[in-house]
Amino acid sequence: MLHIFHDYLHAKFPITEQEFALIEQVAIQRRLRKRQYLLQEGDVWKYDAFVCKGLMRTYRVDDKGQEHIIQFCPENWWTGDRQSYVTGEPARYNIEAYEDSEVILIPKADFREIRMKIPALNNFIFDLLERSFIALQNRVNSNIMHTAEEKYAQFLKTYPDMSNRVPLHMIASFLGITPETLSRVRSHQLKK
Amino acid sequence: MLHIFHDYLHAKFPITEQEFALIEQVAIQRRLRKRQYLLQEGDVWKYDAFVCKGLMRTYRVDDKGQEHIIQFCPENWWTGDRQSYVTGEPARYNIEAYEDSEVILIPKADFREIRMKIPALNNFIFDLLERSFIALQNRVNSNIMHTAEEKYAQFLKTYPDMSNRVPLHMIASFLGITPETLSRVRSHQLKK
DNA sequence: TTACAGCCTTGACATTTGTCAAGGTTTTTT
DNA sequence: AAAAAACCTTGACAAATGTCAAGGCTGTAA
Repeated sequence: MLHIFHDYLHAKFPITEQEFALIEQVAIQRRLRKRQYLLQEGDVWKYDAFVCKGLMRTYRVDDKGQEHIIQFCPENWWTGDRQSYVTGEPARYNIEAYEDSEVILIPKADFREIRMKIPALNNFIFDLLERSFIALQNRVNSNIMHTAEEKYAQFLKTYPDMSNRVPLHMIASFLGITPETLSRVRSHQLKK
Repeated sequence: MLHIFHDYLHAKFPITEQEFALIEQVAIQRRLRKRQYLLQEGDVWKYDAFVCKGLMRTYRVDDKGQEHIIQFCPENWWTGDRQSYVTGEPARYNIEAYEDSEVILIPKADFREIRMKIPALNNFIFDLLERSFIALQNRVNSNIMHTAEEKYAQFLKTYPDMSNRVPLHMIASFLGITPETLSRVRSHQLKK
């Protein structure tokens, strides 16, 4: 599992083997079966998590018991609850494996130390956060200026492979529409 | 104008006068009258911008000519188009002064250099980005799980002073609803 | 195999939100 | 002061989306 992370980092910025060893020392490897949880609402999230394999979903449950998916996280992406991570508050999100997965966890304090020792890593993480920010902003955009149909079309364009990996009702949840509406939007698009 | 930025930074993290002088050397001070633009769609955004005074709005225009407000930025906040900044693409957003404003611009290349020279600044900017990310994520949340009425209630809670500074139709635009819907939501809330 | 659970679709109907048009008020400009 | 523009509200109606219920399909478990 670690070699995937190793290759990923090497592809992203120059990192020596000595530097990678620092990460290796503190990395926690975790295998998750489908439906196992990485984080449950109420717990405090204290890691940086890299998904080597599989697919995680982050969701939240509202007062009516409805699930709302905030993020899909496939292999080679990072996941976690940044709000809980930063503030120390209990998480409002659940993170669950939707496929059998392999995840590397790096405890917050360790990761901070290592980032300070490896400036290139620190810069990379900064870039990553910047890109996540941009992605989120585009999503807000999509939410406030598009109809259900346009949002779905944009989803397909932005995450083309995701549509094969998760059921439609989860895509609906991610988009903030009901499964019925998504179903109708789709049958409408077919007619074109 | 610079002293406001000076005080802001001092309040946020320890910074020496020598360090601040580095920033001062490259800082561009700009005064904007209401309705003047800081950025226009199509231009490339190359600054980090701190608002000392006033209020900026970032918005986008869709195919039908409709404006959609992405961000309000009052004094003591940072603004800009991060997508254009990071990728070098032409901006899709407009940034306009909604009140007479004073803004400090720091060119991207200079800011990067200074951040590398002042680790505490770099860490602070990282924290800031992290918090912006969290705020955006909460907004996505609100968008996908709430009705117009709930979104407005949450807006009032999250940005209590903003409701006194901008007209209602701009709040509607920010929330992704029509002014008429907002008006009805408000009259409905009064009845409670 | 049978039974079951999860998933997707469809129809009928309710609710929410958008659109268009009008009017009144306030603010800004001339 | 007068005129114009911006802003907010309201009504009537249309369109989009949600809710509820039913049914069929598919893959998995017993």
